[in-house]
Amino acid sequence: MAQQKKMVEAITSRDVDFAKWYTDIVKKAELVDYSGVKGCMVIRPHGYAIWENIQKDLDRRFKETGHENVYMPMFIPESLLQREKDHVEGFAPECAWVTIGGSETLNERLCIRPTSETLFCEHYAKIVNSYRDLPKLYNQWCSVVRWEKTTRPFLRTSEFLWQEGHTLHETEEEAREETLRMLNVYIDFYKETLAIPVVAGRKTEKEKFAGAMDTYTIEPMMHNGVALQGGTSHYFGDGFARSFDITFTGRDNTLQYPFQTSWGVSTRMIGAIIMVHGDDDGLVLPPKIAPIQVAVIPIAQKKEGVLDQAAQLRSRLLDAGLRVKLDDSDKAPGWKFSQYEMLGVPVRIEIGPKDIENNQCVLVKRNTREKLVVSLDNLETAVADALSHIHDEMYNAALKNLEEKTFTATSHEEFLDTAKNHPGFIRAMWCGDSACEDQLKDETGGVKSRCIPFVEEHLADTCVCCGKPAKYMVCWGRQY
RNA sequence: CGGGGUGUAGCGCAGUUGGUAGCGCGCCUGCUUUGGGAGCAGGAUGUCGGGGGUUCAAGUCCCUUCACUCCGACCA
Repeated sequence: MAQQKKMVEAITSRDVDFAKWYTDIVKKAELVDYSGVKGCMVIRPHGYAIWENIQKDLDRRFKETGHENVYMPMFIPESLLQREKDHVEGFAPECAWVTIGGSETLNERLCIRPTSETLFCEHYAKIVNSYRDLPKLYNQWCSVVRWEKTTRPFLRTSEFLWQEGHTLHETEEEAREETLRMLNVYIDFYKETLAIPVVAGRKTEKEKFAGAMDTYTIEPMMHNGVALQGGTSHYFGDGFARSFDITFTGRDNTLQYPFQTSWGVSTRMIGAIIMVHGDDDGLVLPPKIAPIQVAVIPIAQKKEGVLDQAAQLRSRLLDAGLRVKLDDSDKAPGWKFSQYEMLGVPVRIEIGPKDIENNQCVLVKRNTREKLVVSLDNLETAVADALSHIHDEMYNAALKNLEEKTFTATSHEEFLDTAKNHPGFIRAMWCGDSACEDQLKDETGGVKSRCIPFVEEHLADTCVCCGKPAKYMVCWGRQY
């Protein structure tokens, strides 16, 4: 009874209060701490290690597709930011400014980068002269600052970590290819590394990035049916190039403007991992990015030989290339079980006197809590198999949730009814007029167009809002 | 930026008509324990978010400010 009470108190139930459950996890899984600066968070070792693993995996994918890393300044002079009209209008409301350096008031105030398009453009204008200089395939890992009104750990913070790719191309076709190539890198990464399925598509005019011609997005669905913009890839045309006077001499010896893209994902992904996979016992981490993949818990560890055996298992698993933690602290085993479940560790190995006698250990999967008795002879393969199955099971569970919470509406009435009664995505036809987007958002209290999916279906002939002929199938939903 | 809530020990909280600071967990020491958040004994820990005011006296009343959090509007 007393034990049960403690378990219940540990964390708010996901189905009772999703928002509170989220903040409970973020704190109890030791991912972040709040800082003294509004909207900024301390990313603690367990949270930062997840980010490092994400970086490693993505960075490899970027390099494989030919990109190079660079670093731009964190300050943008106001005049530079203003060179592109739509861009500055989009970001002005959330810029933080530096006006004093040392004791001197600056002649021109400096914006702390909310994104670095302008800096890349300024640099590209200097270094690109000929078609032979193209393409430029640059990426940077950095933090950016956006002065948000309301903040939540990982989902929306004043400062966040991200990567931003910025590329320049000789032709429109090449730039458009790059835009979709990088979106596909994100889609693959979400599936193969984060075990998260996404709806991918193009943003409507109303939802696209400030200054972009086309914005593509991936939209994972959280367990409660709410969407999170999980990553974007933009095609800029030659608009920025014209504003920033980036030119090159083409193959035909004429002066031309290059075509540009940008794409990014941020620490917000960690929020998605929490909200897609987590449960009432805490975090559930995809094995590929878990800072600890295997927790070895000795049972009756003061008994002769137990710790020795546990240490041997640890070093065997380390040798197999896994991230392993042996917890030989004098906490009770039950405490350790709960602790590593809270941290989301995918696999737990229990090793006690009975196991040693039988040349075995107990393997427990975090996602299903399945217990397997494993012969010590097969330790490495058993753990590797478990990790690989866990990844697949997590992906399939998330996919099932996405499918179960995706609805179709063919009439206005049906749309409003679904929006009101069924959290999730709604697939419905749209005429292309942003007035209908506004109306649906007002009527539903926040359901917006997520994207026009790459895979469209002809669900009806008319717009779900105004009844005029439909042009697109749109995926609609609420978002974080 | 609008509406609500919360700030008291590391964490979670109690604190009555104003009267000199408490509980649980955790932490430290020792012994016993160990297959789902161990037990006993002893011990340490406070600018009551900050500033101002009322009062003989303020965690408590008043003013002000800051932070966090939830719900909206804006965004990756």
